[in-house]
Amino acid sequence: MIISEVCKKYEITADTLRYYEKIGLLRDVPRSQNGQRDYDDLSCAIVEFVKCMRSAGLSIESLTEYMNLFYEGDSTIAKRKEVLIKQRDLLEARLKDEMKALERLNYKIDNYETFNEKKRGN
Amino acid sequence: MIISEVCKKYEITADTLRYYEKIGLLRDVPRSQNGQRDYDDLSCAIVEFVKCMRSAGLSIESLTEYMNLFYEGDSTIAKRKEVLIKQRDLLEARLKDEMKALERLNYKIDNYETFNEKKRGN
DNA sequence: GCTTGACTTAGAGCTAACTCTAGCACTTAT
DNA sequence: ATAAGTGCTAGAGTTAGCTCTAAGTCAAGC
Repeated sequence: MIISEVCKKYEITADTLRYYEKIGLLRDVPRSQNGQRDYDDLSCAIVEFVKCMRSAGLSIESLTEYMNLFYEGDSTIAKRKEVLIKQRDLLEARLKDEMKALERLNYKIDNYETFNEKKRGN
Repeated sequence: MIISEVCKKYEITADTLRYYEKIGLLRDVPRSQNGQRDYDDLSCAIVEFVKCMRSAGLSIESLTEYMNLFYEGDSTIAKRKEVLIKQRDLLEARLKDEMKALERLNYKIDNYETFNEKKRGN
């Protein structure tokens, strides 16, 4: 799969894909004779995973940490799980904050209040 | 309320509070004779609101848009509501992406899979 | 009366995550 | 066989949102 196809499929720019390789988040993308990237199934699976996690706000740093362990081989499975658990916990905490803000936005929208009115759990 | 107290109360740095004023997100913070900030109830309420919305990922830009309308007065209430609705919708969309990622992280954690294994809805 | 510590400003610096530029190669359609 | 389109690299530039620095003022304690 050529880069433009991967871009379309996962809605990600070519610049970003090349950037991910430059920083080592994505490695070993196969090349055709003329030097062009030719993404295989594993590369695509990683791109898709990274896309999903990035769109949930996981940092490049945490994903690189995870992928570094992955590229090291099976001996790192326990450590990888730890990374995932840590990121899951961070994500859950963020979800909590967001849900609080969402409720508050909905309250304000339904029941418009400025900061001047008396509080009823504003 | 002096700046250090506001920092402690809302877990926000003094630099950030001053930055918010610099960019016009927060205005009209009262000063004592010697020129020090002395936050009143309205300033505190705004700080608290901004803190909550920032921790849910709303942009400074959108909050500034909202606050600009607020500082313009009551004639902007309808517009303010529009801003809130737009941000609420963006937040909901983000929550959806995050919940997808959260489920996936939980699946991976409970049922560890690398990218090499056959997919079962990985 | 001097030191310590909290406040002030303007403006520079930092980090994450891209995004763009320049300059070149290769392929494909006309 | 030439122009358009897509790919490549290295490296510079951008944006959001702080965060830090320098240089100064002021109040309180020893």
